[in-house]
Amino acid sequence: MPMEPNDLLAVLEDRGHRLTGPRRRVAAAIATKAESFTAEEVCGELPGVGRATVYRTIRLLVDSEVICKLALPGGEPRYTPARATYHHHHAVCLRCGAVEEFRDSTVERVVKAAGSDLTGQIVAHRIEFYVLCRSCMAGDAVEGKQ
Amino acid sequence: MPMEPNDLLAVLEDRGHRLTGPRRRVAAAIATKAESFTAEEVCGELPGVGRATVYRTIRLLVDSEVICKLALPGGEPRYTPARATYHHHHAVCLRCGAVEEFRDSTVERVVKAAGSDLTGQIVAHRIEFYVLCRSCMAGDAVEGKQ
DNA sequence: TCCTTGACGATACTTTGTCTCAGTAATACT
DNA sequence: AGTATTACTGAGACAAAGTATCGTCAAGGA
Repeated sequence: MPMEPNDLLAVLEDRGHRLTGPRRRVAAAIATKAESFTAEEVCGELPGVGRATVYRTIRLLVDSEVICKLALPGGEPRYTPARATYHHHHAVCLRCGAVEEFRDSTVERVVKAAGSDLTGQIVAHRIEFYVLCRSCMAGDAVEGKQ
Repeated sequence: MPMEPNDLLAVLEDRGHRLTGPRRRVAAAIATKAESFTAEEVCGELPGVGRATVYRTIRLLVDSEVICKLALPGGEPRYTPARATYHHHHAVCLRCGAVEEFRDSTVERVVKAAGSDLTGQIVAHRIEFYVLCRSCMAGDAVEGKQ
């Protein structure tokens, strides 16, 4: 269930950025992504739009928290549309890149609890789960373990 | 309280790697680091050792889990000696780079709890806290908020 | 419509590594 | 100890993911 390009553009406009042709095209490209994507993928799909513009627009969208930047263990950064507007975390399938958002109230409680054990004050945190999603597990079962 | 270079070297030897001069020097440089450091810092301190060798040695040490790679929000990767040999997480001071290791059994329980809510199977996770450490907070208090 | 200023594309540069390759040296073997 | 193997090394090219620069252009308010 892809998101609307207008959702992305509205956020940019709200933050006082101009709605330009290239930004509309980047937003449209991102909006088609059901799951995670890389910046270079978007560049590849929009040959008429400069690389710098694609990266600039992605950065604006990350700053606006409409898309999230994921840090996979392999090091490759991927982006994913944020379906939830509230604080949340991600479970990323290491095989297919599917992203599941989650928010567990217990997690946040634990963050607070762990914080009280630490010296210093927590200003941010990152929690990411790396998973093998259901359909990838099913695929493995069919073709046998490699 | 810096660690012993020999601790690092012993791990390499245990894993069947050779104890070479450059590796000893990289281990010695890392061992002096009380807190986190970057790969380029090590390169700068060891002009006689090739950059590739520094990175190769760091990678070996990360693979051996004697040092840990941190992913700060800014994107800059830092490394930190692992004081604990068991599974743990890190709280990194965003100002001075001080690293505090922590392991809260509650955290691990939550990981399991969150996992049961997710479709798919968790294969790994990353939990990092970004903090302002006590001495940096004290420094701020003295010089006033900027 | 005009004007200001943010945004654009092209391209050079930066950061953080990794790869290649010929030469070197740490271990194993005898 | 001497030799053989082969992992390791340094230099430098290459790669991925961005960022900075700069002259040009156009979005959107007056």
